[in-house]
Amino acid sequence: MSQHRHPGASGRAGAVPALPDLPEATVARLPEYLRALHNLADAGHETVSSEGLSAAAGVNSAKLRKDLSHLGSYGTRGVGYDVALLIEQIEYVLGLTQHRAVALVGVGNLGHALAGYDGFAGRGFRIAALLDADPSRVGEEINGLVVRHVDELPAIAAAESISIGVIATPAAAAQRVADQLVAVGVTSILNFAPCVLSVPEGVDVRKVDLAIELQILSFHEHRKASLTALPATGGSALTALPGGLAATDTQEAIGT
Amino acid sequence: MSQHRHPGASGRAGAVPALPDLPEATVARLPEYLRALHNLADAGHETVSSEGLSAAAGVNSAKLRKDLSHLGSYGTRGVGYDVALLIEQIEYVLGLTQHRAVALVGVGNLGHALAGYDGFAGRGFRIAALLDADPSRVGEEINGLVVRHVDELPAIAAAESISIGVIATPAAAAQRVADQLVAVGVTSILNFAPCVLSVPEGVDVRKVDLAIELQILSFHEHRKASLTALPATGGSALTALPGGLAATDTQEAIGT
DNA sequence: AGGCGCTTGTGAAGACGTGCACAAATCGCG
DNA sequence: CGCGATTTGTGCACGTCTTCACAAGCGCCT
Repeated sequence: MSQHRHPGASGRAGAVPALPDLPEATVARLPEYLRALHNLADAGHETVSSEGLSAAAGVNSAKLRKDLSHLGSYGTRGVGYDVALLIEQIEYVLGLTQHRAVALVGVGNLGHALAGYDGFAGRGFRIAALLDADPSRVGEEINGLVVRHVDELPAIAAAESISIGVIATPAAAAQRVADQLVAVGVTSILNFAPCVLSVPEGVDVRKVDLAIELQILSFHEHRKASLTALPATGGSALTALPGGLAATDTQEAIGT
Repeated sequence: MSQHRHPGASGRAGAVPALPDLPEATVARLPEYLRALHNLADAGHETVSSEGLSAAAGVNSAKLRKDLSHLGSYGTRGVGYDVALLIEQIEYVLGLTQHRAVALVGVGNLGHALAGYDGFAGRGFRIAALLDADPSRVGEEINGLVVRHVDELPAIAAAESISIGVIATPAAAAQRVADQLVAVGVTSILNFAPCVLSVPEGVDVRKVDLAIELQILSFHEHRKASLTALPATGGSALTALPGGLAATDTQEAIGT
């Protein structure tokens, strides 16, 4: 709270909300709200209550109200939120009104999938370039885009402002690619490579690691198993019980 | 203070020893530590200090020490942590010592990539089955595995215990697949479909949504841009400023 | 043996996020 | 026009996570 906002610009509290600096946790949930809102809009709803929207987004209703309150009062008491208006607001805050160009580096297994992912275009993103360091992949056409060599990045960035860089290379190449992205002015990176990137101040990196997600699930699975199999003699839990004849035995472990 | 799990002989540690219930935030970081530790081990290091490991994992050293302290005291003051021992411990806590079978449902764009992802086998996971609802995809061979119809799930689960289900289907099919997974006893689900899944108590769901990650980055990008280009005249924020080609070359923001 | 430097483990304080519960605001209806 | 039903926005208390700072412990060197 005590963090003073930008100095000098003074508070012109007129039309521009001047991007209130939202809590990170809120920012992370806004896209989820946005998706739920689009669904509601498609279904013909014009307004929605915090209860309804929170259910569609899978969160607590109080949390949703607090989140939305951070970006201003766009609800009507006794009625709810105007779906179209809220969509507009969230998209503005998230910066989706200006369509963002994405450069995807690394056209291997995952890169191919990302290049073909249709969840991008529909949400304000456009893959502007596919890049790879492997000359044998350069020239390949994927989804209407031709793969170019990663060294062409400066030229590409010059021709068209790249908002976000996506790294889908092996871990060994990721840092080098990150450096190249930073060098051409990219300040937001989504990293799928399993490694830590070091970038200068002012550059945001988000990481997605599929194996990590699985390992977190594995922990909970392990923990659940250790709760059901309490008896001290149930030792064989370590081995993966290969000959498991048990037909769907473990069904529905914990219950309410 | 906390109960000390005795380290050695973890290869056969009697019964399941009631894992200390770690904070979620800690659990989410353990896989990262594990990856860093494997790197260190490959590089020949036998011990590592909290400072060194935290740098390799991209976190604060105090945080790392506290995280590790939650699973017992496995460091030596004045020296650091024994790399091999720590690997063993973390793998045990995460439940990776028993190799887990993963069922992957949805062999579209993303499913293909996941099926070919090599980050699984190396970390204690094995894709035990590829499934799809589309009959035209059934029979296809990917990476040595044949795609089977999702209705065969009960038979597959009976033959071999499925630890984790991965959903890589379109959103419209995801809930149905989740129900099927739950029905055969799966209690951990990794969901790539952009939708909220409803599952019974005791079932864990983790969600990964690529578009959401991009939108979060977009927000920060938007915010950074609004700091450099002060909103002097930026009056009508409400309108989506559609024609706004306004020199998108705001690259290069902050920087120290 | 004793001291010294290094590193872990942890108490305490602060920042952050969550959820309850309720006042304030709005609409519809008689 | 006023009243009740409904729903938002938010103050407050609570729990979780992070970070600092330092005592306790360990090994090495003299």
